[in-house]
Amino acid sequence: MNPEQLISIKVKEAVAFLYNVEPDENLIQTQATRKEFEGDITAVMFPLLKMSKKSPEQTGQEVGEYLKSNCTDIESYNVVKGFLNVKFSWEYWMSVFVSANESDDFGQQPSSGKTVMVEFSSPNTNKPLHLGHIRNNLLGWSVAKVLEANGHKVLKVNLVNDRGIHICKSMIAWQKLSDGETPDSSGIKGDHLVGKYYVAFNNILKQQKDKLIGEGAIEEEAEKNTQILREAQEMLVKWENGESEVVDLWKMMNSWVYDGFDKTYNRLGVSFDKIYYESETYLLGKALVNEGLSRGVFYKKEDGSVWCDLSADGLDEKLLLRADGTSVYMTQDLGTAHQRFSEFSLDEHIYVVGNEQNYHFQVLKLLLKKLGFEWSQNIYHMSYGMVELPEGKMKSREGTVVDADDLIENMVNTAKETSLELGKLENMDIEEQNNLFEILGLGALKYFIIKVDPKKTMLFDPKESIDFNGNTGPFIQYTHARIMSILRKANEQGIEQKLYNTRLTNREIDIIKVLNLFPERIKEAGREHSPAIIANYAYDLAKEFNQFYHEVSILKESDAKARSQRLILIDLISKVLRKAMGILGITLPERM
RNA sequence: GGUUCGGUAGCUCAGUUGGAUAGAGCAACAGCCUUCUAAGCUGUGGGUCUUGGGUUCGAAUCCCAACCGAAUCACCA
Repeated sequence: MNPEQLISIKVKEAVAFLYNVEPDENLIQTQATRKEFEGDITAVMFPLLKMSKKSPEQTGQEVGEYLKSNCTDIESYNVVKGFLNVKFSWEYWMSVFVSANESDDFGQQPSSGKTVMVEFSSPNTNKPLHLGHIRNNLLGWSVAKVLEANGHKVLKVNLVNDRGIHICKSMIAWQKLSDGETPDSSGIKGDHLVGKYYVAFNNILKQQKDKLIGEGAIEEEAEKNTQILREAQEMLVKWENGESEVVDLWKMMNSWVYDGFDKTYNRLGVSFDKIYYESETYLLGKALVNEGLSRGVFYKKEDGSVWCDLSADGLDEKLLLRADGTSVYMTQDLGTAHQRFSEFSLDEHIYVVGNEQNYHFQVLKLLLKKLGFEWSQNIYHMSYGMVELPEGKMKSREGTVVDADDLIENMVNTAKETSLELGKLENMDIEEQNNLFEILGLGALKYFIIKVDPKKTMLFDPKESIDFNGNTGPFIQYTHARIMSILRKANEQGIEQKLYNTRLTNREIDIIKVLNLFPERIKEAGREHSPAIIANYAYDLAKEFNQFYHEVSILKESDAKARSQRLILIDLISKVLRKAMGILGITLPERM
């Protein structure tokens, strides 16, 4: 049993015994004792005063005395103001240690029987991935891992936005300017090549627009009237009609993009159980809208367009079908949600999508509810904040986006430079070294992004991101490498590793307390949908180990039993670090 | 204007169901490598937790109001 739970139960008992009242659950308040006081768990006395009718100090004394004499695990207590600090015996902490050590996958929660779908990434196929996508991918991936650690079955899915006017823009520009350029002929990664033509399109568009404005056109009208945009729109119509010339070009260019994306996903360590394509799902949802129409949930305007009036819910009117009967973004999302809940028995469906779409998801849930789908309440929009740069927001038009591939490359290079400078890798062959640089560079990047609370807007300062000291991924990786180094030496020297139930030092107990928090942190991360909780936990544990490392010697400990036991302890720390960082998609090296 | 989310040290961020003197890292300064990896450890300085009310034994945390910032309120996705 957890120490806090144990104290809660005992305090409740004490109150019933001492004051003859059955206390309400929420009057029993416990917390970890602050470092500056003696003790492990603190019970707050103030809420109990009504029952004890005594001063906080006296109540604390009486309850403390009861605990000490009625619970063998409790060694001592002290009362400061209204706080009863309880100290457990080292034997108690030893039993916590033993049971954590006996678990073959400490922290992992038993199967919940629940299935959760997590949709993330969802890129457009007209340009390469950037820093914003990286945050999305890392959050999606890690929240899926968090849910798995909570015992849920998780389906990771990606909905690729492979159709629409933006794709046609790249296609038109390629037709006009490329001279048949391909990724093979140019040596450019497929997604970057297509992105290049998307940029080219926008340049032409701007030229034509400026020309029209120069000729006296109004700002808003000018863009619509450019020749190149008209061509793109015509192309979209041809695509929807299935004209083979356009469809073939579309398939070819999309395949380039997918090749490029696959490389980036691979390097990020991200994968999916199922990939949906909008070209295959964009017609879904119309039937639902018609059903809503016939049931009077939606209504039709004179021009034939279909709407839902959400003003009673404090929102606006929402368009669901255009006058020409074609669908909009919301229509598809209604359809895909319905499809997924029908296809799989989902207990929860998480959409990892930026906070600019909060309104969209608010409306989506509401519409599904109005259509009578109970499961709409199982939709969760994991809304995350934008990534900003020191100079402000990223804007693709102004070329201030940070490209995902460039960023990863830079991080890996920095890891390489730093590692070579420190020169600890003499005995490692080149292949192994390169593998390590990859692990370190990506570890730094992933940790830097995941440690921030998802819902907050975060600042990405390149200078800070390549700092490998302090609260960073490489710090935790380094801690792990240190532990593994000690364990390696112990094995080489044939030093025994065994739990002897020999007396624990205070520092060791501190570590066990932190280890013991791990399962609770996993549950919390699941409840909050926040991998950041796991990241910060791993940092706390690593820090705790490093202090221990500097304070005591492990291999040179003269007491053989204490030494043997310490090796088990640090082995457990390394396991927990691997588990925690594994949830974040970060690999911990054996050496660095 | 409506809705949603933020505002904590110079900077980047933690801060559990309200609890004790609000914590880390970076940056600055001062120490620690003949001893298990110094990508580490120890110490110093740095705060009207945006502001003003309220709730109570107690508020960074809950409520109300104001201020500042972000996103959104498309027949784009």
